[in-house]
Amino acid sequence: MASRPPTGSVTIEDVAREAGVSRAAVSKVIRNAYGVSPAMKARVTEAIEKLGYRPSVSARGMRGATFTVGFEIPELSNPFFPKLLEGATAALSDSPYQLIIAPADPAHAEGYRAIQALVDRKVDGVIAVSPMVDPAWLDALAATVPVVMIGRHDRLSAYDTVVSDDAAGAHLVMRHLLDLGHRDIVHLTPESGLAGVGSGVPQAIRLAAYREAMQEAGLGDRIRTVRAPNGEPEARRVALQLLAEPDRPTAVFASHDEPALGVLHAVADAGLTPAEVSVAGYDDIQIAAHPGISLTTVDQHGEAMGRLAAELLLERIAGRSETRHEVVRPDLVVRTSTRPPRPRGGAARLRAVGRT
Amino acid sequence: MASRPPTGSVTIEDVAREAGVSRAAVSKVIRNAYGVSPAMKARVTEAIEKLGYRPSVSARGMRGATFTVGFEIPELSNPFFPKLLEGATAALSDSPYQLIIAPADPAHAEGYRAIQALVDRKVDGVIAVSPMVDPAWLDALAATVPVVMIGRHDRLSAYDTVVSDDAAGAHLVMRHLLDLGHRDIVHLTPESGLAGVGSGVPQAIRLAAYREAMQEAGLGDRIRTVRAPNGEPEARRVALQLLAEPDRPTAVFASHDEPALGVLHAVADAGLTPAEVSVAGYDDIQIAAHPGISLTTVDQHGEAMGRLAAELLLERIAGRSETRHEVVRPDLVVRTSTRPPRPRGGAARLRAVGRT
DNA sequence: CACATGTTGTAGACCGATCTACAAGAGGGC
DNA sequence: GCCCTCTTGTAGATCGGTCTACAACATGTG
Repeated sequence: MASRPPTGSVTIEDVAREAGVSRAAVSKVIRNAYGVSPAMKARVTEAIEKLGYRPSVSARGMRGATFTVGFEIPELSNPFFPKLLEGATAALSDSPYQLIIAPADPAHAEGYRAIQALVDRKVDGVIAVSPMVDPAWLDALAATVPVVMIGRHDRLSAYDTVVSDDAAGAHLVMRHLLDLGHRDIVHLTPESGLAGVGSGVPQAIRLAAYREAMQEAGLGDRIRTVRAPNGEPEARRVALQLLAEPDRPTAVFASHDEPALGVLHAVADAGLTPAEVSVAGYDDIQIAAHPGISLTTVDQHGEAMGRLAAELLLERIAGRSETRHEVVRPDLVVRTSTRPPRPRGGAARLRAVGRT
Repeated sequence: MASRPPTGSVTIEDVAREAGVSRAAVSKVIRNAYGVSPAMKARVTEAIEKLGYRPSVSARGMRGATFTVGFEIPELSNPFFPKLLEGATAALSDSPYQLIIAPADPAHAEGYRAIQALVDRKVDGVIAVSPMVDPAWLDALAATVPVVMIGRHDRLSAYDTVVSDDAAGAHLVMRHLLDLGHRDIVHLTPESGLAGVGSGVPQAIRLAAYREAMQEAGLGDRIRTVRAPNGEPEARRVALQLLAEPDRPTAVFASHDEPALGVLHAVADAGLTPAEVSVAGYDDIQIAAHPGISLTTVDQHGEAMGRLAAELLLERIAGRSETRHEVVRPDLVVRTSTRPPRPRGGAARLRAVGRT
């Protein structure tokens, strides 16, 4: 159990009185600062224990550090994000820093409010994930407080970044599908393909890699992307329409696992199986390994990314001034949702042949 | 985009100077306090806008409110918890309160550290989920700061509670399984069954309800509980052993969806299907609805619970002093992971008959 | 008109830490 | 023995808000 029921009203003053020293002395002890004799440290520590003293983070924040790291996260329903959080939690667990998470309220502007809320609370550093936050805005922020951004590919920022090599990951998927023999491969993405803040975002990179892989395979004329907003149900709906078309694709590569689950759902809805329509995702969320799902996907090593982000942040807090950009290499995880394409009979087949 | 890149260095003093009023006046305006003329409010608001002023939460915390609500959560990998968070986020989204989440570090004591961290940060109220936190400790805490606990059945606490009617939910599952014709129903639980802090915890209530339902059905001698720590892989391992026994059960009722997924996994591993071994869970996490899983489970209405908890907390912050205990009624969601038991041949069958 | 009442704004103490500047004492070197 | 440096501890300013007490002024009342 915790040391004692939290009283909340013991101040540094009380500790100083109890130990017979000055406030400044107590302050030094709790900050592990220079200039404390072992004897004094012992007396102060004892007084702290005895009184159950806990320093007020608010008061600390007025002058010094809060020993708090803020983690902004765009949504919680997507199981990929908790992976990042777990990595960060682990990296911070034996540091003096406490992690607090601010979820971006979907009802408000993407991420700004949550990040601001963290900064308002004087966190010593910020890890942010929301992909659509303006890099320029983050740059300005990074001048004030250490910032690590996860998942943006910008390399000229003032903030550190941790990204997966999304191009490599998407190419892994495409090579796998092409090797299986697929030619009609549709890419499902939330991405509009327009430039702007969105460029540099993972799904934009994956989209570009998909196009590139198709071109390289001589399938430039079969490039087809379908847009679907995030979320399993949305992807399911869109995929259902797609599968109802006479010349439906033989494989769907979704930019994330969540929509990939939606596609699998739609495949089942349509009375089909991955033997007819292969499905690949991206993220390797835990459920992807379940035999009922068995989704071929790309392991981004989210936990490692979260850990890395936290480590970079601690370095920054400790004083590093050069910007660092870390890239994590993803791995393909082949499961049974991708299989060789099966020749289809009738009109669809003829049309496909005619088009070649 | 957000109003402007965060400067961070504009204080209430600057705003006061800009608007030509006192600090106290600005303070009143930003707190929406009594005694402000419309004219002054306009001038101050304008100055705030112009300078991009944001009040320091640290400074506020030294005397007044921080407009922050803390949410302690035991783990993030279990998708049920994000549901709670989403409900709370929604309930707070048009309040002046910001939600921050403190994850319990699995490496440290269950929940205490995270809750303390929130209190240290002077949150205006705490929502806590970690089931194993000592109620007495929470009671002491509740004397200092408003506390709402989710998922404990204690009714004599000083803190408010929001719980699902776990007994009713478990009975729904059991009635369903019994109606299907199952008699050999094993309950999979992380619960030790010992008294102490653990009593009053959801899985303890569900376990008790399982026992009760078996007794009532005249199956008291077939009561069998199997312990497995939280997590899909652990449950899978335990279930695999269970299924290898000659007189394996015809149905497994897991205390949560995550272990239920593990059981389904094990069923597949063993070359079986839910036609041989039915599986039921509890929580109705999103993936349960997927056709590849199709898990019969109990919808706890996690989002509603999170919303309710936030609402109770806001009431407390607003001044309510009587304790409230809210119970949410769960609903059974029948899917295809539960089916009527199929008669088995040979030894297992005979043994079952002999035992009756 | 004198006086109570209500409204609007201000001055200044206060919250609980950190941080800077400095004093007192202990050793060390010449 | 004297000066210099290093160590240890303290006093007091400071951070940026909120809160209390009160002043100034307008308004209503007998």
